[in-house]
Amino acid sequence: MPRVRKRPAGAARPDKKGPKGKRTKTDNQGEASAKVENSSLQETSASKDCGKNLSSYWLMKSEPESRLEKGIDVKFSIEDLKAQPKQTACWDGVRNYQARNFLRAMKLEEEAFFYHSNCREPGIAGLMKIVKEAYPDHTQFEKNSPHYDPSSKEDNPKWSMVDVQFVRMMKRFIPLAELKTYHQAHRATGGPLKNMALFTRQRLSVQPLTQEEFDFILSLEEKEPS
DNA sequence: GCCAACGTTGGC
DNA sequence: GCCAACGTTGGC
Repeated sequence: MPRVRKRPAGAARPDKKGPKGKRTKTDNQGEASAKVENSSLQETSASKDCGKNLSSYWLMKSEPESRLEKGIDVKFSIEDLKAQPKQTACWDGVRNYQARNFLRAMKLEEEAFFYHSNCREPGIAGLMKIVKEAYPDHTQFEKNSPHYDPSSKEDNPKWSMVDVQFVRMMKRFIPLAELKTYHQAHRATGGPLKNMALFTRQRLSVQPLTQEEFDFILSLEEKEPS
């Protein structure tokens, strides 16, 4: 899913990379279905926590290798994030309703895995955190952006983004292939990755992780690559 | 570069 | 509202 891409954050300077984003547009229907999914995934934990202290975990995809979209390079790797001022960037370019609704559900300080997609070695590269909650993605109004959406109006923006800040690299890169091996094994044994969205919602560029999924993936850092 | 998965579009 | 055509995602 997506994919996403981003740019620098903050306030004033957009950069030029576009995140991955994707495209899309639709509307109501997309919104409705996205909502449903979101609620099934997130409200469960919300209701448990009664709205307090609830913490969610996320996985966000970005392409670490150069690729031109409308003549603009959408590359944005974790190294690129690390190189930004304050190691912070806005995650622009998400153009899928379901992914957008997850962006809108993100809360300050929640943690997200930075996933490298569409590249030589796909997988989880590091950790970042949400430092600004959802606000309008300006690239939807920029004609030259690969993620321009002529159907979106300034007074009612369709697409959102959040700001993320680099936290750390994974102690070792966790390849997609390794996660997939666990996912498959866990489907049989009922282990923590049995329903991981990376495999069950293939094209979703912004996705939630359960506490169990998040903890299990962190535990892999300490293990030898399998 | 191929192509499966899957979201979106648009005719009807 | 169905569904075939189409476009994109993203692994391999």
